[in-house]
Amino acid sequence: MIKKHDCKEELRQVNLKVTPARLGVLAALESASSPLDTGNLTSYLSGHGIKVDRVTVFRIINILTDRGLAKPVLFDDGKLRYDYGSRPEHHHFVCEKCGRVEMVSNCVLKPLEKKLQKTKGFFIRRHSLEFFGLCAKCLK
Amino acid sequence: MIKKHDCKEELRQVNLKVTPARLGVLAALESASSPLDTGNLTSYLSGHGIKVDRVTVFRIINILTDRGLAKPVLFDDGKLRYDYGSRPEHHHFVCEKCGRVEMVSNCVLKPLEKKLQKTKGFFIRRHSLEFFGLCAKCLK
DNA sequence: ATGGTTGCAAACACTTTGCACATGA
DNA sequence: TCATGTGCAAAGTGTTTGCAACCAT
Repeated sequence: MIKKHDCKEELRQVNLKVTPARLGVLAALESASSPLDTGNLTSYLSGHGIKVDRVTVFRIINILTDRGLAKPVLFDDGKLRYDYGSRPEHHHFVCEKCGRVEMVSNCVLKPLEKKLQKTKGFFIRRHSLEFFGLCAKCLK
Repeated sequence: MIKKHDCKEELRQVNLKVTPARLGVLAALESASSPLDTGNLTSYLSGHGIKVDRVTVFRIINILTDRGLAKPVLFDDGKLRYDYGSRPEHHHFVCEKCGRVEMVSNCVLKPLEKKLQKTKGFFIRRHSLEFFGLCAKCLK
């Protein structure tokens, strides 16, 4: 029987030792429906009986980002949040009133990127795209 | 004879008093070809003989942003930069090697935004979009 | 055993706040 | 004059660093 996401295995594959804190961070990212900041992660861990220092959370999230297991997302507040690394490419809609975050998957930028590559010579590695506004509930 | 951008007038139009520091910040933003952070602004001011405290620069840039005279831009380093407010809508390409920033004007997101509005009920006020990669020079 | 990991204290960078003084309208 | 703007000191966040102790392999 094969688990869909084996966090231990993920860690080993990128040469990281398996520790409770790292497993916890991966689990948190995987289960979250929207990106988490380091505060969220710390609470998640302590809520699951894993006691870690803030500093360790920063170190873990940084190394996971380096190794591609987490992806940084920047919203308008300037605070870094992190997304589970192996989700398909997507962007976010953030409700400015209730803070709700929804994933947006249809990305229509490939053609534009190709055009920029041709006309300006840019080699585009990636882009960041987030939408801000009001969600259906807050609109009422 | 009409000046293209009269900073004093811009300030008055949004009910702000005209002060040397504010004029300097507006001039800096207007003349810059890429967004500036508060450090850049402070240097620009002192370089032009206008002596201001960091704190004042923060206050000025915040109020200009409130009133729409400046626009905040967030790159991947998480540091806030600011763009001159009354430029036409555009996004940026950031070279990850040399740090060069170029404006990208062709935005193709309107149709996607409309679709999201219809299917999900989001009222989208704005979006952030930046591209990251290597510029033509750094590619060689 | 030993090199990678963590906790703790401290340092850092960026931004905001409080209050008294200064200045533009 | 008087509301607004500014300087200075201090506090608040989010993040990184140094070092000794700890633990996964």
